[in-house]
Amino acid sequence: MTGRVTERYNPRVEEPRWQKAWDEAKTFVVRNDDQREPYYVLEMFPYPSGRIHMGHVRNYTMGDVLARYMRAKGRNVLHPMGWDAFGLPAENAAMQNKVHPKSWTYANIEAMRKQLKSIGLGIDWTREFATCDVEYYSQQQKLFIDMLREGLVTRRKSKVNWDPVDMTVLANEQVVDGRGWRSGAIVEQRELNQWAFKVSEFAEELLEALDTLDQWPEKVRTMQRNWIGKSEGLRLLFELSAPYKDFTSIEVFTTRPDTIFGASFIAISADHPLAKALSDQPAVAAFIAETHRQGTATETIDKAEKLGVFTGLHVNHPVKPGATLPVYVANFVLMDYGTGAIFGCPAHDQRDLDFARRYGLPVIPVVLPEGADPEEFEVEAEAYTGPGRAYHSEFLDGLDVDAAKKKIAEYFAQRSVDNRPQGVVETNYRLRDWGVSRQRYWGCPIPVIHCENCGTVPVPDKDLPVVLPEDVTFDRPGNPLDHHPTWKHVACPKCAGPAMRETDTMDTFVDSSWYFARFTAPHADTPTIPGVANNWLPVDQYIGGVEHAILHLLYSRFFTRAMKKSGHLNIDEPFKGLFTQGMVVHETYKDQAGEWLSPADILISGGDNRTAVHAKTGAAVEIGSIEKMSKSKKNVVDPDEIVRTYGADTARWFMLSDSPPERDVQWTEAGIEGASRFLQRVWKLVGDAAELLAQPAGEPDMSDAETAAIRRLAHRTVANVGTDLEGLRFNRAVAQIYELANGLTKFTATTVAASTPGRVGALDEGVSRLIQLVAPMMPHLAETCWAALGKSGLVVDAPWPAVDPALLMDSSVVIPVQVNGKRRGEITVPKGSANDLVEKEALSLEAVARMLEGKSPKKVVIVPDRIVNVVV
RNA sequence: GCGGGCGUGAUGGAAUGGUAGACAUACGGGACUUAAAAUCCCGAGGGUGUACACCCGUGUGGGUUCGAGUCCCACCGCCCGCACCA
Repeated sequence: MTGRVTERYNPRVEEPRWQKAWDEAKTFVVRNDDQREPYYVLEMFPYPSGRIHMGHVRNYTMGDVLARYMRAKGRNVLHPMGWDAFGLPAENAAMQNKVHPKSWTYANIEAMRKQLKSIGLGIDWTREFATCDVEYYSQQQKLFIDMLREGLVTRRKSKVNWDPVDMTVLANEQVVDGRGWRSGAIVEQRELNQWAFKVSEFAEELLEALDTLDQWPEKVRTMQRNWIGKSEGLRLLFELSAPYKDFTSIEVFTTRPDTIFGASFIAISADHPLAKALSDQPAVAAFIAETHRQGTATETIDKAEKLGVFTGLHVNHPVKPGATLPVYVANFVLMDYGTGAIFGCPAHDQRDLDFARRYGLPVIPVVLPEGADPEEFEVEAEAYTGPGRAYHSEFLDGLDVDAAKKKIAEYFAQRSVDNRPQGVVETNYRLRDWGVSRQRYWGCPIPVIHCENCGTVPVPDKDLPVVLPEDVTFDRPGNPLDHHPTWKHVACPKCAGPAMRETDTMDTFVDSSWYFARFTAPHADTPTIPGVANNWLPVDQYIGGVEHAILHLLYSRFFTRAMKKSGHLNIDEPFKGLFTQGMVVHETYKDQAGEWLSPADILISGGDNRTAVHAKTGAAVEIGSIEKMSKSKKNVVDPDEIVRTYGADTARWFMLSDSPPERDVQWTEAGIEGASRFLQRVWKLVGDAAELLAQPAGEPDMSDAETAAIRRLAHRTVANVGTDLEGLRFNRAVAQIYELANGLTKFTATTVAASTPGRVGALDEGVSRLIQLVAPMMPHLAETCWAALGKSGLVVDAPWPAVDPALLMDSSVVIPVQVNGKRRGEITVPKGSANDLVEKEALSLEAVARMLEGKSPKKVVIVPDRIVNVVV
């Protein structure tokens, strides 16, 4: 259908039409046995809250552009979608609205799938699943049992973070500033029987492999490194001067054994067994109680003072015979790191110094900074933690910190206390095992049965899956599974005696720790088909929010290793490339009463001094700060509304323009209008071009300057947009496309004025390339344009256009000429001109001659084809 | 406190150590129109000047270099993450 296109492009008609066409052609259905090189692009799957938001649009558009581009480049592209569908909100909805979590969740999925489809994502929907599908979580139960068999899961009584509002356990990663990450309630400590994945067994591996993830943001790798928190040091025994109850020694962990000669006290945690034993002393008991109260109530830890209480006990100084050190219970020593006890060296640790100053303990410097005078050097208010040489340290004197650490470790290894070596070199990690038991209904049941005779028994394969019962009630707090009258009562698989099902379900982070692998064979009756999974994985490009930098990504990295160990995968890292995209932000608005107002309710006027009024009342509105879109601040823009008004392509284009993808993008009315204008401009350009293309086309005539220029521009743009898309630099790709569109618009006008077959040929080439470049980002518009240009097939199936390298190079170059580093003019010379010719040309410039004032230049720097710098 | 990142026109932002401000938005002027919208064309970092042109300019101050937004040092400011981790 070539010919005059006069009407405005109408996305409401075109978008559903092309979505249907792709659907019917099964365009995005991908086969595992396809022989082309695989490419796996994945965006973090959504929680089915009920509606998509602009953040989703941005996230999934980015992935879609990459997927469509890679497809055009000839790769077999896997681009699936699923639902992270278990979790508390469904239970909360059940309690508030008397609706079953299952029907609530699946209704939400239904609604959101429709929304996602409306933005034209090239998804293989045949692979869709929700983590709450029995088909999915039953495989997860198999994984759990396999991991149990491999010794990667344990059950132990442990101190847990208890969220008193959500009535469930939280992982350390889910406690933020002492509060539950969802409820915001202050977290309590409780002792419970817990299932835990042994993440810490992989601590070293997880740390070291970070170095191989060179396509991850440095920021995320650093965060994970810090979270794993490796520190190398010494476990050191201090002998009590006199035994106390069962205690004869105190074991500490230190990374600075080289400062042992500067030790002036021992401090133990309020949770240390010795502290508990000492709590028959009223002062100690009171202090422990106070510390516990502070521990959870204080949010600003750095303001908390270093406090302690003397226990009356002393230890023998390990390197100063006859000397002793006092033992304190102190509030700044943590039980769950190291051994729960430290030795204090105030001169070289700030916390120890604060503590020593408060309690009048000695401050003995034992590390001398380079160049400092040993007679003069003193520690006043600040501890010295830098490098230097040991002094006041007898046999360590003169050694640097590292050498002193080594020597003192050897020294303590030779000595013994309590019939064991006094010092043992040890590596400590901050990373803990991952407690996954949750006392909730809407999660994957842990497939284990508790029998009084046989202990914990895994559910046998033939009895899997353990399916969630549907007849549960939510009328009282706690775990509905536990309240269910019959579900938990079963016969022991081993002895057939009466037994109880585990009623805890798994943390929902388990569900998202392996879904990327499941997408490779989503309906297999094993968790994965290893051959298939190994072919697709690792995910080539994973895209999502940085808020998952630790939790989800670390757990997935652990799971990948666990699945390798249990034979479900044979790769080490799940995500080869990681991209963390920025948020979608929007201005906020408040009325005079201080109430938040939605952008839809206000009118904005003025250019530089923008003012806002209420759309209905006309009352003045205050324009506030730019914030992440959130319901509470009402600064949200509904994707449905945008798709209805402007179409999906416009929304997609705007999300990709302007802001670099890793940064926040500000949603503005002007921005979406601008995107919409460009879409119509492309449509108009195609209409004008299509009319010209009805005339006979010929070989482009490169001797025509304008023809040559437009062809160069088109080929250069194809090359640049390709590299930009591969690097996810969408904003740059957009800018390049604007330039090509601007160039083609002008060229079309001149071709209308003076049409030749050669120009028509060049126009055809340029416009069809433009449409192909636009296609990954505005796929619907591109299809309509492709058809209007009379091209056959769908543009989505057209291979990425080839670039003629000869057209990337100009025959002549414009070289700027600087004098003393300041640009004074430019010369145009044939590409690759010899330096002496370039120098002659440059020096003959009038501006250069004027600066030289008749003198000859000191030096002329010539970078071939780039720049000339004349030094006077 | 520790770690990471960032600072460029009115705004979002471009710029392998090589013409700073591409591209877009907002703005101003013009064309078209009875008018408006839409569309198209032109202008635009600051300053001096009639013009050719010149001076200043990427948070601040130094340095390396023929040449620095980019590299190095120090400082200021903002953002993010972790945080009594011994």
